[in-house]
Amino acid sequence: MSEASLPKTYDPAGTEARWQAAWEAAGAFHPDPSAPGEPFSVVIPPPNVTGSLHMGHGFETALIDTVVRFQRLQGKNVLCLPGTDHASIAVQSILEKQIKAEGGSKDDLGRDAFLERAWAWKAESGGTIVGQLRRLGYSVDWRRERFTLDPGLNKAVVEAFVRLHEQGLIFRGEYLVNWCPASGSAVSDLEVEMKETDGHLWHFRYPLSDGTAADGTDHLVVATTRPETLLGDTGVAVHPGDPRYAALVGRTITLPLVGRQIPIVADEHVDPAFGTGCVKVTPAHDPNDFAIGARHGLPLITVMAKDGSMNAAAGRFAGLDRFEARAAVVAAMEAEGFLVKVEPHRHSVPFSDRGKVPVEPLLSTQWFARAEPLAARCRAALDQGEPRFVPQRWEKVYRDWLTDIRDWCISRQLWWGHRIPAWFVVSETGGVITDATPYVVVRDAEEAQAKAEAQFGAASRAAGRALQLEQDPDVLDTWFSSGLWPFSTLGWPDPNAADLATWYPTSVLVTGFDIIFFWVARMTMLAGAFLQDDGVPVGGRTSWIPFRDVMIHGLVRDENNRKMSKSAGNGIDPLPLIERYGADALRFALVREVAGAGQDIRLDYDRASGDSATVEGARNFANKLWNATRFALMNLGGETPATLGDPDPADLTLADRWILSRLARVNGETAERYGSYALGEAAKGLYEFAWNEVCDWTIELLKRRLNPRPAVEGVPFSAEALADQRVARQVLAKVLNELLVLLHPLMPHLSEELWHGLTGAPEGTFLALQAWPALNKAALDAALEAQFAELIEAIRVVRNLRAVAGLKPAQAAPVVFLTGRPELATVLRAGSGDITALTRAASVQVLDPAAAAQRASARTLAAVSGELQVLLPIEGLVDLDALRGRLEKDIAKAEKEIKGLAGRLANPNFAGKAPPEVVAECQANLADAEAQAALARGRLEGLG
RNA sequence: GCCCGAUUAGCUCAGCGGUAGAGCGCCUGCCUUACAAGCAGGAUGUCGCUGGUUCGAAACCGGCAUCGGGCACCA
Repeated sequence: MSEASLPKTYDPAGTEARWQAAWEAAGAFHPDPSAPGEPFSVVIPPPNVTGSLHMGHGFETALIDTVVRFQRLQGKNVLCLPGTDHASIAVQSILEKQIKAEGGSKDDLGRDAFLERAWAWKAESGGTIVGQLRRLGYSVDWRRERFTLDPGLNKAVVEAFVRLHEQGLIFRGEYLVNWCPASGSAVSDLEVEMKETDGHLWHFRYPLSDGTAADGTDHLVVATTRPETLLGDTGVAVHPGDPRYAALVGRTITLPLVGRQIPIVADEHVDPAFGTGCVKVTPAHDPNDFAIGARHGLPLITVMAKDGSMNAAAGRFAGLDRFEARAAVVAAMEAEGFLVKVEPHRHSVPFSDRGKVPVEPLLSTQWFARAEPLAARCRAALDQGEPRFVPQRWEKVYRDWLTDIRDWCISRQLWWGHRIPAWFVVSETGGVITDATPYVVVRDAEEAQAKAEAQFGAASRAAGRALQLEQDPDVLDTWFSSGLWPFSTLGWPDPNAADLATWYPTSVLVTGFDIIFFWVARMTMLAGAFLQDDGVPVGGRTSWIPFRDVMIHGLVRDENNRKMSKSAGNGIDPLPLIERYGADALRFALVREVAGAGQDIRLDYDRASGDSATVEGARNFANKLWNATRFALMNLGGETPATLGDPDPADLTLADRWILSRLARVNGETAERYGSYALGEAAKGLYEFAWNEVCDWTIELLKRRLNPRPAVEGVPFSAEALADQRVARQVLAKVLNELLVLLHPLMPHLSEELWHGLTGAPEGTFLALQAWPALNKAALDAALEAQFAELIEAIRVVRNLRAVAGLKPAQAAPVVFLTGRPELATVLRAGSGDITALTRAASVQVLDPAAAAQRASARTLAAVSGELQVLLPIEGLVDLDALRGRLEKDIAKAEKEIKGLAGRLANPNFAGKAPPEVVAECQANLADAEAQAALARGRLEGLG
C-alpha cells in the first residue's frame, strides 16, 4: 500500500481475499498444542450439510470469530476448530426427494449406492459451506476441519456407544416411540413439534357386553380425536372416584366394529370433568394409554404399519392410509349406530419436525439412552456453576430440561449416519432380526464374531447351525455424534491425543438458544459419561464439562420478524451482502446489533434491491477508517509508529493529552467488553470513539500542526513548528495504530490491511497475531477529559452561532468568550489555536465578564452555555431576528431547567435524604441555569 | 396451564435509581486538498397502562394489556 496508489474509497473485495489467503498460507490460525500461552479453545457449532448457510450462521460466525481473535491478541494459544454435521434425517430426506423426483426410490438404489450419493451431496454442500465461512474471514484452523462422519469421529461414536452400553446406559426395548411415517423412522421427543390444529371430537357409544347395569345403563360414551385407533382399543378407563361409573368398573364392553371384549378399568389419569369422563384405551397407539394399559395389564394391539397405513389387525380397514381409515371408521360407526355426535375440537397434534406430517405413536423396538443418570451429573455440575451461561437466564432453561428428563431414543431407521455397533446373532432366530434375537455390542465385526462365538458358538454348533451375524441396519440419532463434538474433534478416545490434553475443556461455546436441549445438554450429558469419574474430571483437568462458558445469542430475524431458517425459505444468503459491502462490514453490522443480552436481531434488508442500511452504515465506517489511515499516510512524512516512537508527555498539547487519555480508557473498556462477551457494546464503543473522537476532533485538530504554514511565504519552518509537527505525527500514529488493533476482532481484513500500510510491517507478519496494546494507565486523566469536553462545547456554540448568523463557512469572524471561571478561561486560552482552526475565527478573546461588560455591543450575536458567554461581534452581518430567536431559546431552556431543579431543592426531603454530593450538584446546576437565564435576558433586553 | 423475553424518537435499538441516547431517516448550509460511503448545524419522545417503594423511577416491586419465544398438555 503506497500513498500514491491509495484510492479514496475502500474496496473490500480484493483486500479480503488477499488476507484470507495470506493467513491460511502462513498457517496463522493453526496452533501447536505444545505452544506457550494459556490455551483457549472453541469448537464451532457444525452447520448441517443441507445446502448453504444463511445470515444466522453469519451472525454466529461473526460473534465467535470476534471472541477468538480477541483472545489471540491477548496472547492465548487459541484453537478455533471448524467442521460440519452430517444431519441424518435432513440430508436423507433431501436425497430421497431428489431420487423420487427422478422416478426412483432409495430401496431401488440400495444402501451402498445411496450412501455414495449422500457423500457426493456432502462434498458439494460441505464445500459451499466452507467457502461461505472462509469468505467471512473466519480465523479457524482449517487443517483441523472435521465432519461428524469422519473415520475419527466414527471411532468416537462407536466407542461412546459401546461404553455407554457397558455402563448400562444404553438399552434396547420395545416402547411407544414417535414414528415419522414420512421419513420411515423413529424420532426423539425433541424432534416433535406440537401444533394447534382444528380437528373433531367424535363421541362413540361403547355397549356393555354383559347386559344392562342396575341403573339401566347399557353403554358408555367415549370421545376421541383419532377414531382409527379404536380398532386397537383394549379397554375403557374411568376415574376411580367418579360416582357415575363406579358400578361399572370391572365390567366388559364389546368393542364396536371389532367385537373384542374389553374391560372397564379405573385409573387416576382420567379427568372426570373432560368430555364424558370415559376414555377409550389404545395402549399401542397413545403414550397415556400405554401407561394406563401397563397399570392394568391391558394387551397391546398395534393396528398400524410403519408407513402409516392400517395393518392386518385392523381387519376390514387393513391397507387404508391412517387418514382414510379415520373417515372409514367414522362412517362405519355411524352406519352401525355407534356415533353419538361430532364436535369441532381444536387441539395440539404432534408433527414431525423434518417430515412435516403428524407423528404416530407406534410400538417399536429401538435403542435408548438412559437419560436420568446422565442428566443428574449435569445438574450437579450446574450447582457448582458449570457451565456458566451468558446471559445467565438461559441456565434455568437448561436446568429445567435436565430435570424430569425422559429416555432418549437414539436409533433411526435411516441409512445416512453412524451405523449402530450391534451385531445380531441371527442364526439364533431363523436368519432374521427379531425382538428376541440376541446381540453383541462391540467395536467392529471381527470383535463381534469373537464375542458371539464365545457366547453362542458351542450351543449353535450343537444345534447344527453355523453362527451367522448381521449388523443392526439402523443408524444413530445425529445428535449422538454431535454430542461428542467437543472431545471427538480433539482426538477422543485416544488417551494420548495432544489436542485433547491442551484444549479440553473448551473455553466457550457460542450458540443459539434453540439448540440448548438438542445439543448443549447432549454434549454435557455425554461428556459426563466419558470425561469424569465419580464427579472428578479424568486426566487431571479442571472440569469435565466441555465448555467453561456458554454464550447464548439470539436469532436473526427477517424483515417480517420471522426466524430465518432454511425450511421457512426466508434465509438471507450472506454472500451477496459480502460482495456488495464487504465481509468486515457485514460482521461489524451484525455484531453491533447485538448489544443487549442475547436478544434477537433484525437485519434490515431489501430482497429486491439488495440494500441493507445497517450493513451500509458499517461499510461507511470501514471507509471512514480507510480514509483516516489514508490521511495519516499522507501526513506522517514516511515515518511509522515504530520510527516515530511514543511522544514525550512534556510535549503534549491539551488535545493530545485528551485523545491519549480517551485511547487508554477505550482500550480498557474494549478489552473488558470483548472478554465478557459484550460484543455489541465493544463495537458501538469503538465506532463512536473512532468516528467522533478520532476523526471528527483529533484529526481535525492535528491538521494545522501536521501541516504548519510558514509565517512568511518561502521562509523555512521554525524549529518549534517542526518539533510540534513531530509530536502531532507521534500522536496520530499511536492513536491510529492502537485503534486498528482494538478493531481487529471485529474488522479483521480492513484492520490487517491498514495496519500493514501504517506500520510497513513485513510480509509474513500479521496484525492478527500481534499483542493487544498495554493499557497506558499514566495517560488516564478524567479531569482533563472533562476540561476538554468544555472546549469542545465552546467550539460547538461558536459553530452554532455562525450557523444562526448565516455566515458562509469561509467567512472569518471574531470570537469573544466571557467567563468568570478562571479554569475555563485557561482552557479556552490554551485551546485558542484549536478554536481558531475549527471555527474560522478571525480572532479569539477570552475576557472576564465584569471587565468586559461595556465592550459587548448590543448588536452582537451571543449565546450562553453554562458559565460561558460566547459573542460574535459582527454587527453588520447580524440577523437580529435570528439573534433574538437564539436567546429566547436559551432562556426557555434555562427556565425549564430552573423549574425542575428549584422544585427538587425546595423539597425538604430531598435536601435531607439525598446524598450530599447529589444535592450539591443540583445546587450548582441551579446556579448555572440561573446565571445563564440572567445573561441571556440581559442580552435580549440590550437588543431593544 | 407453567416459564422466559420484549414494549423508549418515523424505523432499528442502547440505557436499567440522580435533569432522555445512538445509528438510519428528516430539515438547513457546505464538493473546507483523508473521506459527499463525507463535513458543520438543527428538529424530533406524557420511556405500553396502572398501582407501589423512594427525596428522586424509563430503570426497582405488584397488577394489567399487547407482541414474541420455550416447556407441558385431557381422550
